[in-house]
Amino acid sequence: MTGPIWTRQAASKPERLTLETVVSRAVELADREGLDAVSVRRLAAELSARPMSLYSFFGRKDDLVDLMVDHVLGEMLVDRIPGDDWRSALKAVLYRQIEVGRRHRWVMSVFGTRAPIGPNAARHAEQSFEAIAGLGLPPERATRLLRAVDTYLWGYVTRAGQEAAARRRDQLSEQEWRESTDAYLADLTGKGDLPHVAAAGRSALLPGDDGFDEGLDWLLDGFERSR
Amino acid sequence: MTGPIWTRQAASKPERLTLETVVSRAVELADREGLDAVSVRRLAAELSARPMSLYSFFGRKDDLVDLMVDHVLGEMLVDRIPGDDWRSALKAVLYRQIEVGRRHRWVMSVFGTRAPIGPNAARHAEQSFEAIAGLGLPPERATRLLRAVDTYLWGYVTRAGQEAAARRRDQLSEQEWRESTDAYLADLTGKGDLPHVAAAGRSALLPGDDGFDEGLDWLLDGFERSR
DNA sequence: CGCGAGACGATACACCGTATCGCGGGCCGT
DNA sequence: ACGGCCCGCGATACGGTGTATCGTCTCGCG
Repeated sequence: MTGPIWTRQAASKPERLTLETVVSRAVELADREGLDAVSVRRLAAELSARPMSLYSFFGRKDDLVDLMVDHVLGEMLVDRIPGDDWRSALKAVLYRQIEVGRRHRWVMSVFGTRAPIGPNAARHAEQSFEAIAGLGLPPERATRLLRAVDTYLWGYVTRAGQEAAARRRDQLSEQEWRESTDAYLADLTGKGDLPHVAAAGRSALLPGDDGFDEGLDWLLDGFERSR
Repeated sequence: MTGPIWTRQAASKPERLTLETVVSRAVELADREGLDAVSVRRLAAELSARPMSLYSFFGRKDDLVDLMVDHVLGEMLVDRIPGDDWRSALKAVLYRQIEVGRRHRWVMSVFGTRAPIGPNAARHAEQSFEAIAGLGLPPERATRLLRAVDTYLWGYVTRAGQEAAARRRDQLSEQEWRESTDAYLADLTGKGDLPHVAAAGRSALLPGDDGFDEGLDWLLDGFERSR
């Protein structure tokens, strides 16, 4: 508390921390270096704050992760639901979900360990209901449809991210990863058992990025036929 | 190295550690107290071994988790695939998968972060192909069917486990959890936006355990119709 | 102007994964 | 049969983690 005012002011100007900024910086950090990089100390340093100060925003580290997940679910909200047929409306919501999921792969690693019931999770659910409102289903049936679609979608996002996550973990280039897994799979199927897997190739074990639409259409067709 | 032989023998009888026992004890521990409880030190203590000794079985802790996952996938193998129609054969495989998944909920929390391509993952994939062999599909098409089914199944297991995982994390009884979430959801939908979510109730956000078969049947019906 | 309460954050603790390296036992050469 | 080397095991140590505790400092009020 010494020296001319402006000096003090400049030094103490770090602009009062907000929950919003804490969470979004945490999300950025997780995107950039993985969820493991998000430690209380590290995040505090990134925000020029003291570690324990962050605990005024959340009770335990794990709660921060809940907040981060809801933040991502917030990004999954669409601005406008197209007014065409219910299928393309629903797909607009789903594609947005996938696109955002791809940008925040770490979400998949914690999605199984917590219930996503935050405000943005609810808003996002609301949008899904809106998308299929044109079908005029009773709420109970609409719920069952969306549940199945949601199940399929999260399975897809999770499975699709596995390969990239594994590659990142082992710090392999795409080519290195492919070569090493190809060699391994060749070895695995070499003994002659596993004939179907051998015939199907690597995509039997590693789903990859394709095929979302095909399965979704089967699901929706099946639903429609069941009416 | 002193005293009568039998004494020495009895004292040094801890029966040479095996990879198999290390992994299955780790799985037990994770089942019992959650994946976080599986630390190298803790596991070593459980096995009356020294922490660093375990590193002769795996290069890094994370590899142990891979082994644990493959161990669980091994449990998912069925003894016999029923020879009836392809649908019930496939369902036999899937039900087993769900049942085992329910017993090892921690798997979902790491499923997104690694590629399940271990030997048991391959064997399990092989069984899935066998189950639908009766359809006589070309490998490429069989792969796409199984990919969609697998996607749906993993999404289901993950989503279904969320509620239990969250409850466990907060150490709430089933009733306490239900009461607190009900109160929260009532508050959330009280403002009047989110009308669909309000109408659908808690199952709009928390899928719960039901509805696997319904969605699966839609998926399979849709596939069948696409032939 | 003095004091009490409250929040803030420095410190400390128990635990984590694992790199390092000293020691001891087993094996090989003579 | 014995000496010496080498290699592998595991104790120790390091740099991290989450967070409980509690002293200190600030601000608002009487």
